Amino acid sequence: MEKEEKIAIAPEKLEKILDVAQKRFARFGLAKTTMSEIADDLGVSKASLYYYFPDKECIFKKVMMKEQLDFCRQMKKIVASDKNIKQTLKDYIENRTNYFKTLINLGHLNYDIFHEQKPLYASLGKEFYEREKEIIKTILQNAMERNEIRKIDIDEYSGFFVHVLRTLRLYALARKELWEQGLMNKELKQEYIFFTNIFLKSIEKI
Amino acid sequence: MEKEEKIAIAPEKLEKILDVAQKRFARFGLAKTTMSEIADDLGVSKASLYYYFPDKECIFKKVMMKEQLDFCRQMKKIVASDKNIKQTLKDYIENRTNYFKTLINLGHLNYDIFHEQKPLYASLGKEFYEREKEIIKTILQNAMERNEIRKIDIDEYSGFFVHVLRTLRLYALARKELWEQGLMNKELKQEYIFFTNIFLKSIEKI
DNA sequence: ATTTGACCGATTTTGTAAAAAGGTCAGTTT
DNA sequence: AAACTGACCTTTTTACAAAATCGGTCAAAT
Repeated sequence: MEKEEKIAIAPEKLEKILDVAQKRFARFGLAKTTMSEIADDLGVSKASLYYYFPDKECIFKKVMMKEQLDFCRQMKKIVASDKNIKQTLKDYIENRTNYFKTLINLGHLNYDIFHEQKPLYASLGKEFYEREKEIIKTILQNAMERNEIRKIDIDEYSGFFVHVLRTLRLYALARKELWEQGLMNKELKQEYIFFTNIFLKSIEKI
Repeated sequence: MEKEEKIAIAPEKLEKILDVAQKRFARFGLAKTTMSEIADDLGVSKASLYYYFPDKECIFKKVMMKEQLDFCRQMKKIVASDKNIKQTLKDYIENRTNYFKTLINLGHLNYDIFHEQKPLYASLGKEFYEREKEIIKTILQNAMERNEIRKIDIDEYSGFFVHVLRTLRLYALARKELWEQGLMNKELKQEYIFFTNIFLKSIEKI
């Protein structure tokens, strides 16, 4: 059974809380963000937060879910645009890098998994991986039905595609020289494009 | 100018020192290995080590260089075996995973780069990357001369191939559950094979 | 139903003294 | 002279306790 809010909560109030928390988490991470700070930002007492949420992790989880949903909604638009697979994947990786700039917590998830081996991070990471994999799966499924690509194990290929995107991003995140100079996203995007081209070539109709 | 030994040193003595240091570094890493321990293992005083080496990093560097050379010598054998590119790359990734089990320091280099951002690690990592890239370059060059693959930018492709191998390995190293159970190498090898197949398909003659 | 200040146990932070580290050198051994 | 060492110096790491802070609870107030 998942942890949820303790009681019913007005949507606009929930949104305000998650909004404030999102900014704090983005800047300082889960560990270095305190409940008092979130409460202060909202202009309420810490105890009030515990009236709505059972613990800090629950708020963090909700923030992450929100970012995940935002991300997936955006990406599903690309799938729905119904272009050929080459253009769809290009659009996908273009938007993926751009959107991670906004959704900082989601973008740093892999990095957090790596540096602190909290089960919470691991489970969030795994869930996000599965979601993204499903989207890529749809893209490949569509392409296969249209005879744009050869017959492949879609589950295997989509899983590997997402996996490589993640590993490339993790590695790029580590090179702080690039990260601080803002060059990271540019380099990472090039790597994405290169990999996508290889990937496409390997599944294209012979 | 590179730091070297202070004075000429008998080869068998140098080898013994590096041998002892290699074992310590492999078990405890650079930071948690002390000069006194290395000296004790050798049955000499700490000051004796400083008679031959200017500092600890220099010993570590030499150990890493030795492992790099061992690795490259082994891998170059595969290139020299002169099989078709498909078999050569398969042999390469097979031996790569296996050989990292022996050369523990080299195998953990990427991991160390990630967790401590020491310039020493970064430079060692970059050098190793360049070396490995050169080997893959040779493989691709041979294949192209034999008309086994289509015309590609060999420098770009070999660089990316090595880059992906590294990122996949880094990620696998992080999942300690697998690492501790010894399943890591098995899973990683599968990822390598999958990627190599994609890679090969993308450069094969049409 | 909602909010809060006071409060609790556990964790983190901080300050610091002792220990151990890297590294040097005058001098001894071979 | 080349090889080696114990004593020594400076910096870093460790160990540990006091203080502060944090996550979380609850009776009382609104």
